[in-house]
Amino acid sequence: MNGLPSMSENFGEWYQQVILRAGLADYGPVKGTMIFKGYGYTLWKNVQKYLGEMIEKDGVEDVYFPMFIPQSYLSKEKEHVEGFAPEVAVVTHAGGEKLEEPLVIRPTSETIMYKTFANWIQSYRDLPLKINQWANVVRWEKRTTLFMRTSEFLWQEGHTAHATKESADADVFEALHRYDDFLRTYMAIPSIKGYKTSGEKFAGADYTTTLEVLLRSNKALQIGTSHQLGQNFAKAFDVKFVDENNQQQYAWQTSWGFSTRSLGGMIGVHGDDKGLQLPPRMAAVQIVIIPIFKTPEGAAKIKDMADKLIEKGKSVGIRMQADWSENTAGWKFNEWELRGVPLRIEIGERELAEEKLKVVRRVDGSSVVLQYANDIHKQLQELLDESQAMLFRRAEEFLNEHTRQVNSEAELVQALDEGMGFVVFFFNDDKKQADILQEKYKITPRVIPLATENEIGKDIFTGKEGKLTYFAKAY
RNA sequence: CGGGGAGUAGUUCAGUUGGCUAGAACGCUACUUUUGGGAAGUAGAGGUCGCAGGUUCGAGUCCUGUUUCCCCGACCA
Repeated sequence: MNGLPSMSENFGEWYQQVILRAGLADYGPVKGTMIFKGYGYTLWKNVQKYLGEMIEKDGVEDVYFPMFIPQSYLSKEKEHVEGFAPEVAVVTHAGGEKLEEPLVIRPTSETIMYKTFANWIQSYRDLPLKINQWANVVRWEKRTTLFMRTSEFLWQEGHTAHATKESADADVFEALHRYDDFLRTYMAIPSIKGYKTSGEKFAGADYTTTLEVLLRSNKALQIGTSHQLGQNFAKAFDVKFVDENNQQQYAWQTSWGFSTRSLGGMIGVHGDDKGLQLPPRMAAVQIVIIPIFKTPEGAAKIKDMADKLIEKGKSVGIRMQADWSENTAGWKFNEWELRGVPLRIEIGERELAEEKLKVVRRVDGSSVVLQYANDIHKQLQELLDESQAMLFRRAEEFLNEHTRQVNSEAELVQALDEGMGFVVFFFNDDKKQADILQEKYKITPRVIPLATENEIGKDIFTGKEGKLTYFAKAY
């Protein structure tokens, strides 16, 4: 074995070690900070590329706002400041002097952006306004985990302003579905889309939507969120416009974000005891070539073949590399499995002689032998696509097998005992009852799915009207 | 932020009641033999013992502070 802790027995240890050993990241010197190494940062670059393309295609313009926010800005929206005050980092000194007004390092950019929106927006003709920025934000978390919760993290935050509530609502769901599309298509992650309960919504929002994912630790992780901010911020920051009837109106606003936490989700959803498992569309290296040779002449021939494959791969958009390190073949097999590369090609004397390639899938360890031919890359691409689909299917099965609807507290207890991750029941969105459930079973309300939004049933505790709500332990 | 554990070579760790020049394994470097599931030999390099202060003739070891990581809890996008 590779010396990794077992994922099923000790997820926390496994998670940390797989990240460090696969070379995704290191710890930074300041509490809760992390260093993205090349192998890990490439994953984020792929998020920026693919999700970025989707956002731009929907007519959202990329911008960049400063990271320093005057403290007074943050205080303007009451719920917002109460929500974020405990976790902001504040700059009090700069240039060797104490600052007149302390500067908050952005925990999110609503306040600084909307102060500016007030100037940008005058007429209904200026709406809708849709912007996005890729940035780092800082939230001083008490308990941190690589990728999933770090003091400083990277994300994109989209912000839009609209003339009507309906237009803003539509944008909230457009963003949510875009995230879902990205998660499915690129990260091979199935999620539960829906609303946050009132106790879990964004500070300052009318309502918050979310995508909840189930990790293999059986804990839920929120990946991506989209908020209807109503006119709350517009009123606080005076974002007003004149409508068609020459009436002053407050704008309706939304914000939505997707962060490096998603990479933690990807690791936690697809990994196994052998290590990481990267979906082909996200992987920095999609195919690794392991040469196996006995003589320098053999090595040279294999190198010719490998170079050609890699070169051609580059031209058709398959990310390949060969491992010519002096480690033994067995060592390399284990190493690249730990690093999560979707496909491995073994080229030895046998393959050379028969003009074949042995291709091994990371997803299930199975192998196929391909005849070396002109359309070899097409076949490789098909294998990559297959792996991508298989990962999604596997994750979906896991999600289904670990989700159960219950109709009483006894059933709930039983479901948790039997290893369910999500327990689903009619719930009245009562804060007190949620607190009791957290106290007794460590579960919190994660999401009210869009899919069953209109089903009304009796809350299994109070008998009041409630909606189907997913509960789970949160990561 | 509360409770617990830890920080000594790149990594994992040993280091006894304070005592001589701080150790091992793996990894790393060079050479040789190897390469189809984590190879072997020989030689070598590598340490301000997390950081700061204190006690002492003498501190990896004792004391104080501080910082980082892990686990549990509280808080939370």
